[in-house]
Amino acid sequence: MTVTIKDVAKVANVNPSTVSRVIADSPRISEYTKRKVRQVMEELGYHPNLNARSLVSNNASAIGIIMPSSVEKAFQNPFFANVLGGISNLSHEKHYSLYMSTGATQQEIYSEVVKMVEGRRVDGIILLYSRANDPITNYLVEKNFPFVVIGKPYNEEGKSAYVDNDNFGAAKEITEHFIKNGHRLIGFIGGSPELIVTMERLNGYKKALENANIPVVNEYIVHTEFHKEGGKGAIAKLMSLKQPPTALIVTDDLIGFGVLGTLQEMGIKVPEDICIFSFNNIMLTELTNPPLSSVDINIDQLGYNATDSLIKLISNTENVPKKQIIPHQLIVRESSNGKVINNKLKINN
Amino acid sequence: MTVTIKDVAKVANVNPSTVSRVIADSPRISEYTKRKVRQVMEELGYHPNLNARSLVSNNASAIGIIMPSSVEKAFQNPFFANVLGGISNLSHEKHYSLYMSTGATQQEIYSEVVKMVEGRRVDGIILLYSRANDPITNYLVEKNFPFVVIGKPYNEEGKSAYVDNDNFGAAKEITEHFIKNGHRLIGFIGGSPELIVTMERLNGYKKALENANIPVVNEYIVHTEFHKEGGKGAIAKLMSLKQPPTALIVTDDLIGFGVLGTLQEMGIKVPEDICIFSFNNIMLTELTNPPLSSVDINIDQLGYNATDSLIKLISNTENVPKKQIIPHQLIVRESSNGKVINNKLKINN
DNA sequence: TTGTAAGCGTTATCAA
DNA sequence: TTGATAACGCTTACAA
Repeated sequence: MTVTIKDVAKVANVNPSTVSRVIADSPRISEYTKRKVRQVMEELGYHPNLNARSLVSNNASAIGIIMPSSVEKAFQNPFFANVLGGISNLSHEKHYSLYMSTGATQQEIYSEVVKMVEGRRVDGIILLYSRANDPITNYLVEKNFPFVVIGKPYNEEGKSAYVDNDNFGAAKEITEHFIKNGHRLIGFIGGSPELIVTMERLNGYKKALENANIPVVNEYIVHTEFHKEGGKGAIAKLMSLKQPPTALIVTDDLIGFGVLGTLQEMGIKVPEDICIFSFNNIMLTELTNPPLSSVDINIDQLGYNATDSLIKLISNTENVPKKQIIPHQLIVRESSNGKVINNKLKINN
Repeated sequence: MTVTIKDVAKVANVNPSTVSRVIADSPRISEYTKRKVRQVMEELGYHPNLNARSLVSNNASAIGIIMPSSVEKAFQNPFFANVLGGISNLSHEKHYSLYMSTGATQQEIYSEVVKMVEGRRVDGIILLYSRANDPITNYLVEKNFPFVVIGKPYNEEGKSAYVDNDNFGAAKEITEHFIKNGHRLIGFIGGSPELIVTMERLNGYKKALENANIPVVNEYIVHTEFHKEGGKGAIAKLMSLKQPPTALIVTDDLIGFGVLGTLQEMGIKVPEDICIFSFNNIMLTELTNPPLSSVDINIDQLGYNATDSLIKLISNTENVPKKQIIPHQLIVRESSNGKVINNKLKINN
């Protein structure tokens, strides 16, 4: 039924090992033999059994992608799809397959990783999250198994290579952008404060305020989730302060959408009454009304570079930088298009 | 270095085959031996080599996921991430791993599929698209390899199992919903007319109009892409007709967002001036202003059921229905919240 | 209930 | 430049 290397060998009148060498395009095989063998392979419709190959060569030509444990949420956020796109691009080019984790809980995912690694199903792993004191990270480090983290690992001085943005810098730039436009009442709406990325952006925001001698007001800092429900109350509270902010930094476009919706419901106009700037620049930011200013963090580049590093790590050929920072760009759209002049918010013509 | 079945056998003082049987939890091994062997496995940190296992047992415990060739676009649309979520859920439960295609062109993906299949890397395949005269589908059918299509295959009478929605019915229901609310000027904005799903929804829309003796107006039918740019002109043209529609059916939430944005730019209010109903009910539909009415097509259920069918197909144990229709629900939100009375559009209190 | 041994389809080492 | 053969780690008849 199945055509094996032996069948090809028999028909081509050579030894199986010769066929194997032809497949590997070994330079020590004559062009004549190569042509002959290849023709037979074609005729018989031969395709290598990858499991047999992996068994003996001890490599799988596959990369394991580990999703965060809150899969439900993860699959909602275009971020993951985008980063997958970047990973996909390079791994295809480099002839690596993609193996995805499917577990829902940390525990499940942990066993999956062990199974992938010990079962020799993958040659390396990309972690699509970074969590404090993560058993998976620890396991990988201890095993000395090639892996790359997207986002900053909790233990920065740790052994793991990672690819990230300058989140501190980006948030600082946005804040400075607002300050330059005269804003002094600037709020910060972030996702879970347990995420490192949230904290870094918060710190960048604070730093910019400090530099400009603007006091950091605790009431101006809000943490909420992607979903509308959670955020609504917090935004309402924020906007009903005696001095509501004239500008808002939001750490994720999805949260940004929620904020936009809530504000419109409250009859607060963007950017006439308040300016907004968020992060990620997913496609949908162009489609909102008004279009949402957002930091383009080059999501697929994160995936692409992580893959690049991982493959280098696997082949152990080049030195891989422990840390890679992907550049970002502020994409200014209508939602942040206002200046504060004499304590009044004015729209740029 | 690596702990194999032989090492375990040696330490446990049994034959390798016994260890193998313990792993398979064979009923013909004494509880005593099982306990003993398991303890040794634990002690030595044994994990089976999946490649060796796949080689001999000729199955991979893995499912191949094939993305549409226009990956870029695919990764933009939350639909794919959601369906992946559904697939992920069940395959994890059933102990199948996920293998993803990475190719960008049809040609590339075709070779990937062949490699997966002939290379014995996967036991079955889920196609996340359906295209007319698709070489991959043909290959799979000819090979008699287990696979399931999400969406309706072009060749309906073909041999392939598929999981789909009743797109005709859903579009018809929306149209009837509008008609019931007094609308008679109803437009249709669809994605690429080459997609079967677009055509089915278009037909449902037409059927409902017919049933209500409302003429189908060609100017009311527009095809556009996800991105805003393309659609803008078409929408503008549509709305500047002598008799612009009072209601719009849009075949995808992403297009819906674009339409919403364009209309707001044009100063046309939703639902005061026009009602909108779209498809997919992705999370973001709740976050727009106004919230977008949308048909919940149970995306993850599509993935879940496809996986279910595929696994049954693989194990060849149960009869698998060639066709599975996942139920849908109209989720009515503010964007469609208007009635036409005496030729005037009125908002429901 | 357990052991023996063959074989899955490759690659790689050693000879020739 | 090619052939013979062992080995990769596991499963599964067949024996015992």
